[in-house]
Order: sequence, then C-alpha cells, then structure tokens
Amino acid sequence: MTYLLVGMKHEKVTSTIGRPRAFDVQKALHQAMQVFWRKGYLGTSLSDLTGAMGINRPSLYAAFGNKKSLFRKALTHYAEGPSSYLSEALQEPTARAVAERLLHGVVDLLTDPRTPTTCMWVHGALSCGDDLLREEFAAQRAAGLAELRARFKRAAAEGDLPPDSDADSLAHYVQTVNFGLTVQASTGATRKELLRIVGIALKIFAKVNQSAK
Amino acid sequence: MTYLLVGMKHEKVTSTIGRPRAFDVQKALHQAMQVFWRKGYLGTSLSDLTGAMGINRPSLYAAFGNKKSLFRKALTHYAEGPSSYLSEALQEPTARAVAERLLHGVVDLLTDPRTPTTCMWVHGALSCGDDLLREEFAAQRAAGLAELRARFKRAAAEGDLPPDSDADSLAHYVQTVNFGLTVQASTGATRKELLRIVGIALKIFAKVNQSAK
DNA sequence: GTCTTTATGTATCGTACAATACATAAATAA
DNA sequence: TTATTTATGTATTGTACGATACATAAAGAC
Repeated sequence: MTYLLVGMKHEKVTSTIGRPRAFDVQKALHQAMQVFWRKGYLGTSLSDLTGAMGINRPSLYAAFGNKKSLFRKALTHYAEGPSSYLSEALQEPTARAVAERLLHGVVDLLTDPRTPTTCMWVHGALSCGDDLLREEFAAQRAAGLAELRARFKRAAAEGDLPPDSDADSLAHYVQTVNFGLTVQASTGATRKELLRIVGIALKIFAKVNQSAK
Repeated sequence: MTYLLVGMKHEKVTSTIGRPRAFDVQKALHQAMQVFWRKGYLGTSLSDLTGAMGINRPSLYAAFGNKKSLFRKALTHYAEGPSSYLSEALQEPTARAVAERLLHGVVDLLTDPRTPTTCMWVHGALSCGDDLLREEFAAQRAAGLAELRARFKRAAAEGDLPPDSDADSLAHYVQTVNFGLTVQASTGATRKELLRIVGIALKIFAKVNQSAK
C-alpha cells in the first residue's frame, strides 16, 4: 500500500502492483454525484449507485469507503464542477455584478436540462438524515457565506458599496435568495419565473447604492 | 361502517359501536406531525411514528392509512397550525405589511425553541423521495403563490403598489425569501441573522413604491 | 345473555437496505 | 516459475423497513 505523505488526508493512492482497476474512478464519482444530486442522500440506495456507476458493491467500497464517504466525495466533486459558478462570481468587478453573476449562475444550473432541477447541496442538506453530515453542511454554508461577505467588504472599501454597508447581512441575503431559488426550482418553478425573481432580488443593490448618495 | 355522504373525501367517521379508540386521533396526528417536521419523510420510520404517537402499528394503519397518507394528514395539520401565519399575513392592510408579517412569521416559526428549526413543507418537499408527493408539493406551492399574487394584485388596484407592478413576480420573490430563510435556519443561521436578512429583503418594497412616485 | 363490530397487542411477513466473505482474476516482484 | 498484491463477481450477512395476520378485548345491538 502506498500513501501520500504530504497533502490531503492520508488517502490511498493507486498502486502499481496488483490487478488494475477496471473502471475510471473519476467517471464513477461523476455518476455517483448525479444520483445523489437527483435523489438526495436518504433517497439514494447502494443499488442506485452501483447501477449508475457500472461497478459492483465491493469495488465501490474499495474505492470510496462507504455510502457516507462517497457522498462527501460526490459533494466535493459537485463544488468543483457544477457549483463552481460561485467562486467564479466572486471575481466580478462590482458587488452588484457578483450578485448578478451568482444568481444567474444558480438559475442556469437549476434549469440545465441535462442535470437535476435542484441544487445538490440544498437537496443533500435537507435529506441527509444524519447529524454529522448536517454539521458539515452548516460549516460549508458558513464558509460560502464568509467568501461572499469578504467580497462585499472589499466592495465597501473600494467605494463600490456604501462604506457603512452591512456586508454580512448582504451576503446572507444573496445566499438566501440562492437557496430560495433552489426550492422554487425543486417544486416546479420555470426558468422565466426564476429569472424574474432574480431581477427583483437584485433591485436591492440599486437601493443600497442609492442610499449612499 | 359509517361514511360522510357530504363533505370531505369519503372519510370514515368514528363509529358508535365496537371497541372505542384508546387514543386521541388529533393528539396522535400532532405528534406524527412533529416527527415528520423534524426528520423529513424519508428520515422518519414507522417506529419513530408509533413511538411518538404512543400507539401500535395496527392502530396507526387503522386510523391513518399508511405512512404516506399519514404524512399528507400531518402536512394538512401543519398548514392549519404552525403554518397558519401565511393566511394571517394576507389580512394585513398593505402589501409591504403583508410581506413583513409573512417573513417575520417564518422567522418566528423557524426559531421557536419548542419546534424543529426548519419548515415542515420545505423539509418534506426535498426529502420525500416520491414523485407523487413531489407533484402535490408543487401544487401546494402554486396555491400559496396564487394567494399571495392575488393579494398583491389587490394592492396594486388599491394604489398600495404601483399599478404596473408585477404582482406575480413579487409574490414569487417573497415566497423565495421564505424558502431561503428556511434553508438558512435548517443549516444553522441564528434568529438575529434571519431578521437581518428579512430587513434587507423588505427594502424591495421601499424601492417598488418609490419607483411609482 | 349472545352476536356483531371495532380496536388493541403481539408476533410476524416479505423486502430492501448497507455492508462483507470468499473464491477467482489479473497485475507486479522475485 | 512462484509468491504477492490488488480488483472483481457472486453470494450472502444481519438489520431495519413498511405493512399485516391473528387472537383477544371492549364496546353497542338485539
């Protein structure tokens, strides 16, 4: 067995000897993510997973641990893939552009016909049925919030927002609209409806800026 | 067997003959609601239910049908009880007061220490794992939306909102904030944070009104 | 009283679940 | 070659699930 001595979490690394793996770990993880995304954590069975991944149970357990640890890996894969619009939005030049890019990114993701009509994170957080996972979701929400808050603080320092802006609450607000859009989409709202909601939600920034003048 | 000939859904009615029921159906339903509220649909087992309700399985099945139909009844009970702030809010005199009352009602419910830190409807919609239930949730969302939209249309007719207001999108927006607050609370947001979010979300109405002047 | 009806408590039913044991296959190491 | 190592496929394991069968209990009907 070979282990990484430096870096991430004492994770086993593909060994050179022994029978080689017959499947692509990344592709299998991608398939697992799709299933968890669509069906939630409790709603997904191991048969669902092995069926979609095209592998047998022992292969799944050898490569990913158990169901819960596979779910964690799938969630990380989701954050780096479908949910990467979040970090991309932070690079926009103004606070309002950040919010606009972020919320349009959510709508695009929620209405992509190739993927489930929900957000894997929200779906997972509300269907995990596990206190430990719930705490991890809470920590991830706090981390995402912190990024957004820091960006809005920078905007206030740059004069892009009024200097006395409540960056924390503003970040909370945008995150809340993000979550709300997800629930809307999960229960049947259309793309046109979601975009109209975003349009209203973004008026806050006109209001916020105007109050500074 | 006695049936109601008029009124609700051909439901069996407590008979006068035979061994009388040893438990209070309404109280048992109330307990069932609390469990579904806290654990979601998939996360709730029949043992959870019978334990909280203080009855045996056959009594549960005789009185409420199966798990799914008990869940439906519990959801109705939720709508008439904890979630009644919604219809109450509609009676406020202005559109802005309706939204304020509604969102404060949500926050109060989400932060009531005696009840779960989530909304049973949202929790249920995202953890039901059942296509039929999902459609029912979608229909209920549409119904709640229609009530709010009608109220905002009335507000526009009364001059309380600009006459060209998009009542539909405004209703969608308020509903979205409602949903988002629920996800926030479910993943650890505090009452103070939720109230600040509501404060920002309501600024839309100042903006909306001002655009009319 | 006896008959009928409904509810209760116990003891399951069959199924699906997450997780493994075990024998076999396919690679490197010596 | 033979030994070692890792992955695969089949066949289970034990448990928990939702839902009932069945015998008994408690009421009104007659």
